[in-house]
Amino acid sequence: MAVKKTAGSIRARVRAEMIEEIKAVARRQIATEGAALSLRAVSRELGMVSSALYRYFDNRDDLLTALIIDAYNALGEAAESADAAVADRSDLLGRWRAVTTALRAWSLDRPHEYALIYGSPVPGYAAPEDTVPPATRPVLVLGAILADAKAAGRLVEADPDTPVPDALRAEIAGIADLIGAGVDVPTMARGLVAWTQIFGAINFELFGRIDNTIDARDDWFAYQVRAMAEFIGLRD
Amino acid sequence: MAVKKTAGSIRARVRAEMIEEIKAVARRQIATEGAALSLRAVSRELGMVSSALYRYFDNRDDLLTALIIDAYNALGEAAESADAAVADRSDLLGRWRAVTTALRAWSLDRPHEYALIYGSPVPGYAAPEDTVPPATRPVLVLGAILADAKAAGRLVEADPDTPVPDALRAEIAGIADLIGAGVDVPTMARGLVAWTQIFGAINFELFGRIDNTIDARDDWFAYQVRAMAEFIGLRD
DNA sequence: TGTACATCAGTGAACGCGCGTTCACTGATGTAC
DNA sequence: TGTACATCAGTGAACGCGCGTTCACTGATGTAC
Repeated sequence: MAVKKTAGSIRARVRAEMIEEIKAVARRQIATEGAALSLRAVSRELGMVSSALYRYFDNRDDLLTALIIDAYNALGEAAESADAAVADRSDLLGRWRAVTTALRAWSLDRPHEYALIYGSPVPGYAAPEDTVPPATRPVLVLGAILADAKAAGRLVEADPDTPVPDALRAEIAGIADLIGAGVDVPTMARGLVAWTQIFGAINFELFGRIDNTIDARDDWFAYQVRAMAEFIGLRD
Repeated sequence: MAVKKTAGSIRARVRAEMIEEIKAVARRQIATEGAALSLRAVSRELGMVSSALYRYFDNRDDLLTALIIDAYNALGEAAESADAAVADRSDLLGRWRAVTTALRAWSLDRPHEYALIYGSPVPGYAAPEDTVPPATRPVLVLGAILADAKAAGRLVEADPDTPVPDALRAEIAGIADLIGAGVDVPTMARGLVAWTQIFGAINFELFGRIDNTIDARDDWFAYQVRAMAEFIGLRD
């Protein structure tokens, strides 16, 4: 749907390259213009006529969707490889730090791609279902860390008398199953709270909420990461 | 600058009303169209010619700025009056809950106004300095609660061995002074972490990150509010 | 192996649209004497 | 109190612009026999 298919072999390869080039240009334009992606501007930069893009994408939203899926995948991969790069798999705090730091680094590097997936919804654009699997990719890494930490007994027992209404409890249990953590509800809930905090921190930094207020940004982010590790109950 | 001034009295009143009407229409359009505010669309809905708007605002950005300032003020007022409505001033947890709940309610009610101030930056728009004071208004309420909690001894002592680098420490102390809390650095830091989490939660909910995942949204938000109160060390 | 035909990428013109902003203007409303 | 003048709100035409999308077309590249 997003990308038209071709049978041939050489042609197919050229076509695939062209698609990548279009997306690369579009990405770069989004970096300077924000989400207001213009097909004409993209085609202009590619030195072709605007209608030629319709050989590759059905319409503007289709190109946007492709960019969004790519962004999710890139972010997910950044998180995954940051996690994988921690040699000592039992260093759960180190993994948490590595993953969250990678999320932030990726986002600071490509603020507009970040905005595309975690910013305000683009008016008139509705994300199709193809975006769902890539979108869950980053959070799977969180799930893995939580599960390993739980299994290794590296999580302090969560306060058992924090009330969790039944409906919410069921949904959180569902998330625990889905992202493969399989951890208990209080742990999963705390993990999600922490995850939300981390993205809140990235949001604030990227969207200017701490401009002229906090300049020691690396330190501030590190502080928040550590605070959330503590909140989850992650022990050294 | 944002709004042209007039000396007269009756005329001035009519003018002020007109300005309010323009902003009201613009707000309503933002609610359906997103940040892509169109002067022509606003003027059309008002039944006047587009150039007439230039009697009231220098240009499009000027109108946007006015909307942004109004939004900050409205959100700030919502937070302030939610806090003030808690009769028992020593019920710090209750005040925290009231304020955060008010922030969320306001945002859910006006998602596009929320996006205007806490969402992705509008491409090509740079917020002028007039927006700074209104923007700090909501966070002042947090400062007041923290200060009162600290003074009443209702905060558990923060872990003293969490490292806070000097530069960051100084900036956080500066924030504590600025928002009138005057609390110690670890407390202020935790307060900001919690504040960031709350806005992260509102962001996630508003921008669709928990769609098809968590339906028990009131409960989930309440859980997060409670979790952050615990994190700050707010005791009943 | 060579030829006829189908597929495909890219062209160029056109459609219909909406936008922000400027400018000279007309009347109505206020102000000063 | 009445008149002359200045201020102001709103008009209507125009500027120059960019946009997404459609459509009939031209060549070049691949495929089937």
